[in-house]
Amino acid sequence: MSKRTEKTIVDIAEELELSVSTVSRALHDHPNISAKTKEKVKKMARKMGYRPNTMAAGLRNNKSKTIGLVVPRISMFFPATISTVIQNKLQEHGYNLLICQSNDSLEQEIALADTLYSARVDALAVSTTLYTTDFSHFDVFNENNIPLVFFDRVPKDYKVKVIKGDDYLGGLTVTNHLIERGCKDIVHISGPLTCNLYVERVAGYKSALQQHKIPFKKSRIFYHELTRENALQTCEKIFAQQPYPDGVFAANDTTAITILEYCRKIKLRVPEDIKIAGYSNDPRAEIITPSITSVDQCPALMGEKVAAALLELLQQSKPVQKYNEEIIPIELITRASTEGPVVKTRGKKK
Amino acid sequence: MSKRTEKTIVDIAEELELSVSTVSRALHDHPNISAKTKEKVKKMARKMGYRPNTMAAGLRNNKSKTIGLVVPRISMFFPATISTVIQNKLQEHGYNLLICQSNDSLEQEIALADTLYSARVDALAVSTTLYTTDFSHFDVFNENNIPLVFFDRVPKDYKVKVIKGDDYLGGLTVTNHLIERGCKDIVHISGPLTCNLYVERVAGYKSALQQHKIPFKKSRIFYHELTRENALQTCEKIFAQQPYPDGVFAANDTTAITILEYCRKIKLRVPEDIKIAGYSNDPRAEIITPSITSVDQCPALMGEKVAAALLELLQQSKPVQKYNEEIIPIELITRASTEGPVVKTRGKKK
DNA sequence: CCGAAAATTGCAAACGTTTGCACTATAAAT
DNA sequence: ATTTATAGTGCAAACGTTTGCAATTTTCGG
Repeated sequence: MSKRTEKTIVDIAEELELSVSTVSRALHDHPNISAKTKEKVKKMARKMGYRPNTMAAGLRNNKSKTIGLVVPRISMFFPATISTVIQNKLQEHGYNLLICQSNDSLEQEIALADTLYSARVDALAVSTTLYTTDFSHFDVFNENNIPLVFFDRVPKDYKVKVIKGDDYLGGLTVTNHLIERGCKDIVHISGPLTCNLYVERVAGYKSALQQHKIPFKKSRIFYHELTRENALQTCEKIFAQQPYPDGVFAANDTTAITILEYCRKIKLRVPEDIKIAGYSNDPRAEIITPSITSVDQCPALMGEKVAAALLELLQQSKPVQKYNEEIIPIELITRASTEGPVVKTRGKKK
Repeated sequence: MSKRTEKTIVDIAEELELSVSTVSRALHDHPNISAKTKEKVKKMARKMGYRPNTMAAGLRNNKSKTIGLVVPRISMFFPATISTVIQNKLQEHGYNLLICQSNDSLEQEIALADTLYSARVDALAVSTTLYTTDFSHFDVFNENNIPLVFFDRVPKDYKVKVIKGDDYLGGLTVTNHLIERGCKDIVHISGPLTCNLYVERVAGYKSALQQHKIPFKKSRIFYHELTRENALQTCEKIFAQQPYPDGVFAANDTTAITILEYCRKIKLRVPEDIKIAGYSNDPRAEIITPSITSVDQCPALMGEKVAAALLELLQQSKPVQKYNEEIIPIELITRASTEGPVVKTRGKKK
């Protein structure tokens, strides 16, 4: 009812005729406080409906018990899964998580870095925008020894802890798989090369072609944001003229699904006429008919690693933060969309 | 390098030989400060790398510019979509969002309410656990006039702002649809009745049966958490003996998908032998073959409404908060899994 | 050039905690 | 009983802002 209804430790102290410091210590189980006093204080705190004020404590301690997380979008499968894991893990350790999304806008990402620093997050985990190539908006965290961890979409040449998937190996494995299944003309649909993921997947794709002496053709690779709309446009281009490719490696599953549907529409049989593989192992890839071969990136494991890295960096109060890179393994999940004859590769057989 | 590297407005004031209050006001574009001073202060702030400390401001103002969000899981389609929208909307208005997940554990939900109150969130949005029937852990928000909005999974008899889908209508519509398509023996797989969603969907299901003079059989309805594992167990029961049902209304799409796959396995044809409908319009429902009829709950719209409600309640500084309920419409999305002859219903035809 | 109004700026308290240090009471040792 | 160690408690400053009010400066009409 009344205005000043919030109880503070000062109120408890007055009520109990103790000092504020004693109350504070009692509530925190400080060893110097007698058991009786602790009991008394805690009981009174409960009775008065006392609630600690994190902001006041944070100001005093210079730590907020809050960690920031910046991802492109929280509703996409991969970041959502990772966020879930991180959130649960940190929650267990008494940290709150400020989850923010950049919507793949560099401008928003910069603003978020600013806001999260102002909130004095104790640490920050980031998966960048597709278009982030300059990382100076994160400098302030490094300068102030605030643990900073990048994952999945990570910087090049930026001294910071990095946890990423093995995208080169992923690209290589998928492409090799398609080749082994008999594909000789493989289209690759990639995201923009401003993002490390796609640079590496493309590199893997090219390596695989080279290993099998298949010439790389510039016309067989496409770069754009991997949305359904863009994928459709690319389909129009790919299937505008013969010969059609006999394999498609899409750098995400939304794209792979779109291609599959397009093929169905133009009466191309998958996998008989054309084989399709995606990336990220979105739940939809498993469920569509035919199910789509994809690359599992172990999002849960990545989330664990990110959380662990954050917690570890938070431990070591001193700024020992070493620059290092952790690679999360990938696993090829082969499904119906790439079934077909396994063709012997020259020399080494599978 | 050095320890005390954080710049504060005190530092700026000293550097400029101004008072702290002037600096504070200048940075906030207070009208009483001259244009020259503002310029000078802002330039110096930039130069010194000053970053406001939200915690200090929050302590003084008694507002954190942070809003709490509690959902069962952030990686599930429906809450993820809603969270995305809420987050973006609030971000636009300068609020941070503390996203937390209860993992459908009442215990965790209680702990989160506590933590978020301690963080002095300016408002709170909640979609409860499946098992939350007592809401007293949220009392403290009401008592202190902190805007509190429940959505989707909402309380009964708790004086608070509520935004929910029309689950009764949803249940009714789906069941009517199945009946119109010729089903006469419809199984309903529901979540636990501790959650409003399922109470209402069941009520809708029963109403539809009644309207069509189809007897309700207790043995044709199942209650459990709607996971894949549980769905499989239920399938075992349903198809343990003849006669098989000719329609299934599952209260979520994960369950519907599981049933569909089970039917496929035991060579039941969908929709010829049995029709299946789900709920929530998960992206997988559209993509599976046959595609599954489901109920679109307009998550984006719900997110908008929640964000709008929060912002509105934050406006009115006075505790005028009226208890009211907003209903988000639903839309039946009919797909292949329920195709078949439309049977005339007695009297009113579609 | 004077005085009053208007425009700027400064003072100091407050927000709720935590914590180093000093202090008092109690227990143990002589 | 006196000293010494130990356990328990209190004082007061500090964290970085914001803001009501007072104080100062500027502007300007006359």
